[in-house]
Amino acid sequence: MDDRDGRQGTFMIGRQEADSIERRSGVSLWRQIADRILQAIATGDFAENAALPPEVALAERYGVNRHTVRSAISALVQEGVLRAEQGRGTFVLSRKRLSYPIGARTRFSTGLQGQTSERHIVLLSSSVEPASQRVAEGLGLARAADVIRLETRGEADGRPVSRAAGWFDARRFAGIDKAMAETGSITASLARFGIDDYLRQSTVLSARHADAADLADLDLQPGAIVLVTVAVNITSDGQPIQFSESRFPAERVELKLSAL
Amino acid sequence: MDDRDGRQGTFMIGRQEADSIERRSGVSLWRQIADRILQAIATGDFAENAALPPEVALAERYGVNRHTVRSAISALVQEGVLRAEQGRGTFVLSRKRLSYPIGARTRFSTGLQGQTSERHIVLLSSSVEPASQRVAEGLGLARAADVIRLETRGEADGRPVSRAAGWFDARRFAGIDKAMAETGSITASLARFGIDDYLRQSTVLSARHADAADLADLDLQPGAIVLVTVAVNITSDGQPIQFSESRFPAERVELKLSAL
DNA sequence: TAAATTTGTCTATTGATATAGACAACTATA
DNA sequence: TATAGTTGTCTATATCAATAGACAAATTTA
Repeated sequence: MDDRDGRQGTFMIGRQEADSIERRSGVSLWRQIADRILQAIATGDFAENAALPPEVALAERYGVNRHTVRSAISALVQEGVLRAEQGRGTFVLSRKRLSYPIGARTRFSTGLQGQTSERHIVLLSSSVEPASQRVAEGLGLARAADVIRLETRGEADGRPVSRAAGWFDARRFAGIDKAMAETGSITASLARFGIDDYLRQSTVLSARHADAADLADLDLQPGAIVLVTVAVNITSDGQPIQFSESRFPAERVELKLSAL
Repeated sequence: MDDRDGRQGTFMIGRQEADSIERRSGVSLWRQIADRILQAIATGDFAENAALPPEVALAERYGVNRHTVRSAISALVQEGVLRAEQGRGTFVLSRKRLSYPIGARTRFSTGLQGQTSERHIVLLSSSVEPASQRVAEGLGLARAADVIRLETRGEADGRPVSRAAGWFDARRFAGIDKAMAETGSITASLARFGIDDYLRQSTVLSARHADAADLADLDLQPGAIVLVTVAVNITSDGQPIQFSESRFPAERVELKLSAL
């Protein structure tokens, strides 16, 4: 909790405590405090299985009433991040953020090796639809050409860590939905169409508050933040093969941009 | 507003409107609606200078009272994003998000060319301090070796678009603060130390709610989201020269990951 | 066992958030 | 010049969020 690169040094002169909380902001104090605690856990400031400071101490740190801290804690207990035990204390259940690599050869499973004991992709649904403008542009297709859309969720140790939609040229990749259902892997599915290597051509990254769909898809609580990537994958000779939009829960995932 | 890749198609069956709003979430309805409007502007769903739908229409779309919509709008008027004119309507002032490129040769000014008419970096302060653990690791220095810290803000067309802290080995780069103050450019400052090319070695990306410091530094409203990058720059022969942590306002900036 | 520490529950009060309705003020248009 | 459409202001009411204090219940420590 004390290695945040000198926030308390040169720069804190004449400024409020960095841990302080915004009132009348439209975001309730308990939600802000819950976010701070999540942040502290994600960055390792509160170790896994360790006890949180007692409620009175947290209340003092954030400058709020004990009951307000209790609201924050009870929200996190509800989310399964903390466990409170009467008389003993409140304990951290959840782990640090996963570090999800993004680079020229971004692959789901290989990138998370060593960080989780188990990970897999679930195919939620597939459909054929006319390409929207941005999909058509990304794939270099005519405006309303048919594309196959695969909706997937990535899970690690039983918790959702990504939610993605991928679009493929329907003529070239007819049947990729079945391949995906059978193999559980985009890479393996593309291999069936003779593509044994592909590269990340472009990635655009943004962040926003989770909307209703994100909350349901990623098992988040209202107010959570999602990282959004929009990307195009190409073959080694430059043909675009996949357009994708992925959403990651910011409280559980960070993106590590690796050499391309 | 209708090109969001088929949210309304296959996937909307049995689900609430995607635009719907979460109640009792700890985030007030007006703040959620303000976020949606910002999002819609940033993605181009509401064109610049165009009129927003009238308040009663927005209230119906989001399923809230007209007064709640008015709270959201008045917050955005306060932020300078919208302008309301009695009897006429409410109009969009602000532009789409800047697309900030990140790649092997990430440079501030060159990357934003064409998107803004004016951009520059302001040196806010500099100091010498012992390296924190993560800075020492990033730069390959001993744990408490002296490092120079430069605090900077990037501005485009008068609006803050980034806030960064950069750390440099104090022995090797003594005087880089003066160089930075004179040139207003990291690249030019490093050139004075014989470094005419440098590369991005690693970037780790995350997102979180803005804290009190972010609000002040980036001129944001409470509840805003910041993208955070932690990066190491190296010379072409692999020596680490700069460790940095940058924060970007998610409502004004997206990150474009380019080929390295 | 007694005391100290910590979480859990209850009551009460205040201020912010959200809904509801009515009407004024201003603008554009038929 | 009416009329319709839009933003601005006011009153009233109900619910949520936050503070305050007291004490119960469970656990750990002296």
